[in-house]
Amino acid sequence: MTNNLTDIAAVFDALSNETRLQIFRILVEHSKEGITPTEISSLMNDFPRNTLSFHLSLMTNVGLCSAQRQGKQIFYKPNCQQIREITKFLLTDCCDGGCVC
Amino acid sequence: MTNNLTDIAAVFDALSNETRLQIFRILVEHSKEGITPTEISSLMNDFPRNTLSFHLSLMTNVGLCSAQRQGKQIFYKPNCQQIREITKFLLTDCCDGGCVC
DNA sequence: ATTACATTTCTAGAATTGTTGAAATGATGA
DNA sequence: TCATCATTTCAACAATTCTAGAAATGTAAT
Repeated sequence: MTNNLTDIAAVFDALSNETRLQIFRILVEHSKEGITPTEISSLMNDFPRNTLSFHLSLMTNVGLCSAQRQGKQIFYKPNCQQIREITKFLLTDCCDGGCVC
Repeated sequence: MTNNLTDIAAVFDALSNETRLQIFRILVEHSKEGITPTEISSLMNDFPRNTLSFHLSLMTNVGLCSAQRQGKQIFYKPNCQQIREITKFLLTDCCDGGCVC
């Protein structure tokens, strides 16, 4: 019974963790070229790669980023469309709607 | 050791739960007058009030809404400033920044 | 004072999440 | 084929979160 609210909650959940927020920042900073887990790990003080992988796949599952293999490596990029989507959810429900800001 | 990223993660966490997203919607829809837990519960098919209280205080703690007692009742309102704050976080980091949207 | 109503706090159990070592998979070059 | 590097999956445990019954608190009317 997956409705829209469920999906949106999942995206917020992916953003609700400080580690993933760090990853998110790094992804956005490297959105042009994409960035590999190994590079992300380095930038995060050698954060454990299996844990990183766990977070990256969670973020990918909710559509917050996408992965593309290139030889041995996998390049991750943020999915700006999804980011805009949830921004819209917040704005539409709040400041664009009947909300008294 | 509370930094900015911690706070932002907490707000996203408050939005990461379907029940709270439902509450959030109702709050926004009644932002002009405010709304009481009892009313919210009614609108949510008589959702248990103690559980509702738990969610409301969580949301209040992260600054997503505010409460004001008026006699027997407590009126809750969304905090649009906070909503705008996290919207800004998403936009600044993504579509306003170096992100290739 | 007592009653009634609105809301919150306390408590404990069930479910979910985050973490990491170890093993597995995928891709490349020697 | 073998060795190596990049990444993911598996398994198990600790920590956190959600839930709701029961008790407590706050407010007002009688």
